[in-house]
Amino acid sequence: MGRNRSFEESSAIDRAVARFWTHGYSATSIRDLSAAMGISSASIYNAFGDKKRLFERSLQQYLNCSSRRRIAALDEAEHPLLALEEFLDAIVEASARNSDGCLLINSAVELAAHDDDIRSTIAAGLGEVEAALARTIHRGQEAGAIPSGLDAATHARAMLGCMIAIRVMSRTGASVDYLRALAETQIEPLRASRLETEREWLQPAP
Amino acid sequence: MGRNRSFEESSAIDRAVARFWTHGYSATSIRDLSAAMGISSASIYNAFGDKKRLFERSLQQYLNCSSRRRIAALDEAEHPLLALEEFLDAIVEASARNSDGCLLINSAVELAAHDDDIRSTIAAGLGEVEAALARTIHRGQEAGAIPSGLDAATHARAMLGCMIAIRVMSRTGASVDYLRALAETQIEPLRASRLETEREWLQPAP
DNA sequence: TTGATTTTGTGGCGATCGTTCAAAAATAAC
DNA sequence: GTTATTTTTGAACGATCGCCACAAAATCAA
Repeated sequence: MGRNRSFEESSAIDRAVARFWTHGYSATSIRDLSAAMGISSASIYNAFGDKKRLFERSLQQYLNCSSRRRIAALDEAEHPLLALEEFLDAIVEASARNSDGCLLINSAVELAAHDDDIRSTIAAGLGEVEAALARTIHRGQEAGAIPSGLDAATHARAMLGCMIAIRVMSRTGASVDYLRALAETQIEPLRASRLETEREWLQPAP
Repeated sequence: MGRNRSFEESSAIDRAVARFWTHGYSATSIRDLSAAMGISSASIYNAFGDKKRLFERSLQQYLNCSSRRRIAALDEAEHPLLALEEFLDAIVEASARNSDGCLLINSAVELAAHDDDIRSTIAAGLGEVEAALARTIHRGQEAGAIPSGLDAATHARAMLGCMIAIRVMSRTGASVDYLRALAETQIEPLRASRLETEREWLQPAP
């Protein structure tokens, strides 16, 4: 009973995500959102509460669609090392298409220091990615594709850091070659080379 | 001839830097700046032009005081490897004191995509740091403290990336241990170990 | 001291901010 | 068709935004 929604909630939030993503929270007004989402500001308030609540919904949508899709790709991949390479490659190529960076990272820089709710959401989101990276590295080690001598947690942390660096440098206008080099430097030690097996053979020596 | 300034320009900008640093550009109003700098908004406009010009001055001041001081520490250090360790340590400890991050990086995320002037300033500032890191790595290689086999430019880029990651993760509330681990992972391959020399000895073999 | 010049505080400009409200439009249950 | 309920629209609300005009206060050359 009552009038039906003239918009689909999920796709309206998608448009809000796009706007927050490119312009950030403070530089996006309700009127901007109204124009981007194609609905009046009153409808926004009726459907989503206020600006901050809409932003939190947008963050959740970003996590579910962008972030967790990459996590699923890692977990479902048959070849862990290849999946890790593709993980960073995908981020480099996304950064090549536009310089919007990552909504989680942009929001971390802009808001996390002043809003505990948003900070914990972002920390959890990045934590999920790091955990997935660690799982994938571990799988690669079990499969023999990644040197078993290195610490999975350490390299997962470093890879997350590399992702952050790529996203931020992309915002400064860094070239695709630059970003690709950042990724390659991070991936390289994960590749089990002939040299690596020799290193492991040497390791036990005092 | 004419009335004298009641404030010191440089220290007034220092206070503007602090405000922009913690709250960003958009979330800092002229009235905020007026309160933080201890001068009226009319004096701000008289002395600095408008908000954007004041921000650019603040960025320059940050570069001259914060960024270039770390560069000087790298270039003047007697022991390059130690200087690189201290470079990342200093950033970790600064991030432990507060979660403000780095003004260059915060501004890159918030503004660089929408303002060419600011983007080029930030890109140049980060470029200076990366170049100093590369110089220092190279010096360390000449001194025999850093393995000569690795590429200085590659590791300088990665270290800059690590700095970015530390600054961003600090904003999400990451622990000091976490940040220290990020730094350690980046420094470790620069240390010439017994193992390293053996690796170099093995390298020429096909 | 006088006059020229600069800075300062006050107050307010028009615009935009996040938000809300009354009325109109639309729908489901009766 | 009526009623109850929900969403939509359009116009505003008070607050704050970046910015500036104005005049008083302060300074120094002449």
